[in-house]
Amino acid sequence: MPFTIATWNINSVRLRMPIVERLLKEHAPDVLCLQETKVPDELFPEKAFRKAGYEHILFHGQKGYHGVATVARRPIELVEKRRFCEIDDSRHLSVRVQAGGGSVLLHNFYVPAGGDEPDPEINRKFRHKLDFVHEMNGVPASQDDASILVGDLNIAPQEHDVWSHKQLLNVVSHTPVETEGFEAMRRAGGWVDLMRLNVPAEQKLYTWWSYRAKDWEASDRGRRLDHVWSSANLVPRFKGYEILKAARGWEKPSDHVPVIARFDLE
DNA sequence: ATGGTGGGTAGCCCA
Repeated sequence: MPFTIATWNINSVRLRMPIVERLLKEHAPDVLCLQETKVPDELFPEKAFRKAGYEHILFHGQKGYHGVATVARRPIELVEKRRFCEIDDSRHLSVRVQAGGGSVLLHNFYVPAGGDEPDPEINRKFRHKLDFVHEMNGVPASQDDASILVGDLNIAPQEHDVWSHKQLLNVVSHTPVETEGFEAMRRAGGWVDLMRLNVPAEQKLYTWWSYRAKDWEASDRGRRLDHVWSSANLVPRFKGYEILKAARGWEKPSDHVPVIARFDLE
């Protein structure tokens, strides 16, 4: 029995509860990490998760914006709700979960989108995004602990993580200052990009398709904004993953789709 | 070249 972790930017957990239930029923991940829950903690739909068999629920939410939650079928222990850039946004939650006879430290992140203008001098949201990613250098993969980091990191680091590298070089999410800072942070932290581990660099990978396309599937102008990383010591346990592209076509979809990673940890 | 579509929530913020 593999240990499975799903990550999904849900763009309002309350509005999306029907398709969250569908994911849990059809794929039954052991742990689900949600981003953009857009709900204060006191209004989090705990009952629906319990009813679906996910009785272990931790959240870091706020009213209207951002918000992350980690729910599980097995016990999870709160480690930290970290504050970044000295701003009280709800963008991080780490938990410890028992798996494979040991424990895994699991980070759930929602990195700032960064606004439209890719110039930190005139766009403070872009400045914030760069600063946030830089501050993630303070969240390294532990050398002697099994660590996993998932979430909507809002950056598509490689050429084939976007539908057109050339056309997106000046578009927030794929600018060189973002992708270089992102990859430097990932490597410095000792994190392995599991979604690219066994996939050729020239193969397109997307987890997000804009709401603004007339036909998201036909135009297929996607980006890989959602990520699954682990510490090097977990790589031998990594058994593959799935991008649930079909979820983009579900009723009232999120613009992101779930990614489910499997580990041989039982 | 531009604006396109969503969500939260009260007239705009944000993705």
